[in-house]
Amino acid sequence: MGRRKVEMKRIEDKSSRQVTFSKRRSGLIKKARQLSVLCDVEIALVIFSSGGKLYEFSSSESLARILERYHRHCELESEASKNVNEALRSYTELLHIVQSQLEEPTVEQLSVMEKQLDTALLETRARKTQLMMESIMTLQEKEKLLKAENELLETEIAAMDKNEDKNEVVIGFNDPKHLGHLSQLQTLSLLR
Amino acid sequence: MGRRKVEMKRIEDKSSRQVTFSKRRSGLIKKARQLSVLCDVEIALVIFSSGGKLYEFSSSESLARILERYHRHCELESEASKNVNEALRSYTELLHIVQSQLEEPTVEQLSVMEKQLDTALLETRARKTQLMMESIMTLQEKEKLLKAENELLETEIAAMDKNEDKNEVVIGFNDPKHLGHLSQLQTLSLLR
DNA sequence: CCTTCTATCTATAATAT
DNA sequence: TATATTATAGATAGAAG
Repeated sequence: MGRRKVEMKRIEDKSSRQVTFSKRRSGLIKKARQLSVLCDVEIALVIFSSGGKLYEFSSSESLARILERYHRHCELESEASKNVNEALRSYTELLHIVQSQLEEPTVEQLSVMEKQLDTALLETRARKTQLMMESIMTLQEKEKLLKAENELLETEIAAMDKNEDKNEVVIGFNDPKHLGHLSQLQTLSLLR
Repeated sequence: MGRRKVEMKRIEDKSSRQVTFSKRRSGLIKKARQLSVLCDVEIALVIFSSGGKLYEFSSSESLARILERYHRHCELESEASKNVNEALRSYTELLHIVQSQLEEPTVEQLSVMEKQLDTALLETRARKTQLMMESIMTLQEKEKLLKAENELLETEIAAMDKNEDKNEVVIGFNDPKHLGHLSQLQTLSLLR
């Protein structure tokens, strides 16, 4: 998108590399912002220049929050794939055993295999359920904490509002010269 | 860059929002890759679709490494701001000492005190607000993840139920007695 | 949901200031 | 080094399959 096509490899000339970095960096961040707005998605973008300077963009107020979410996501994924892999492994092992030992599987052997598979399945499901339950418990706990915190804050705010009048009276009473400053003090006490 | 200019706001039509997300997402990742190659810089890009699906790009082999670097960077920054805060604190202490030694505070001293109180109050409130916001965001986050996980589970279960019949036929062919167990067996083999 | 096709819009390389 | 200009490469919206 310039006067000529550009090869996709490191720009050797330091100066023009710097210029390109500056231009394309802002372009990239702009694009990221557009995507997050247009499609209502969360985006985190981190860029380290070769000089070690940090440039960042995040769709929400906190990049760290998105990165946390990323970590959580990865953990869940690896957890899930671990379960699947285990189930697959035992299934495969069982099949090998059965196939190597049998010309024709007997009813009993099939039955054993079924039981084992059944167990594996139940375990997998239990693990998933557990993960979900843990999430839910955490969620509920946080909700409680949040409510408590809210109440506390409201109480505090109410208390602050009540105390405004006293301060105004006390200072204004002793020295009328302070009136000019009182407005600041009052404003202060009004800041929620 | 299309048939017409697009307003920079959330695309309301779900279908076209999805299409745009798909197109622009790949465009953004492509741009990120180009920037990292052309200018030899480290880039980490994380995108969460509204459905909770993760898309990512990183210039180096490990996104986690870049994020670690990011965290280190932030820690250094917060270290610096900590120093500033400490300086502020000692300044405040000094003021307290001075004020406690004076019989009658001067207008100027009161004024300074007011400002400091103001700052302290604002900081405290901002901190509380921040804490609340963080809690809320986390809560919402978990809700999203939970929903996504639920959907996944439901999909899996639905798929499991669907596929039962096939296996029943195969195994049931040899021994009809096993029908009762087959449903579980098949469910297992469906585990990804 | 993916591709392909283009008309159009956007980003930017080269250049100048 | 930053900003502005301009020609061109590149991205993509909309439509169709």
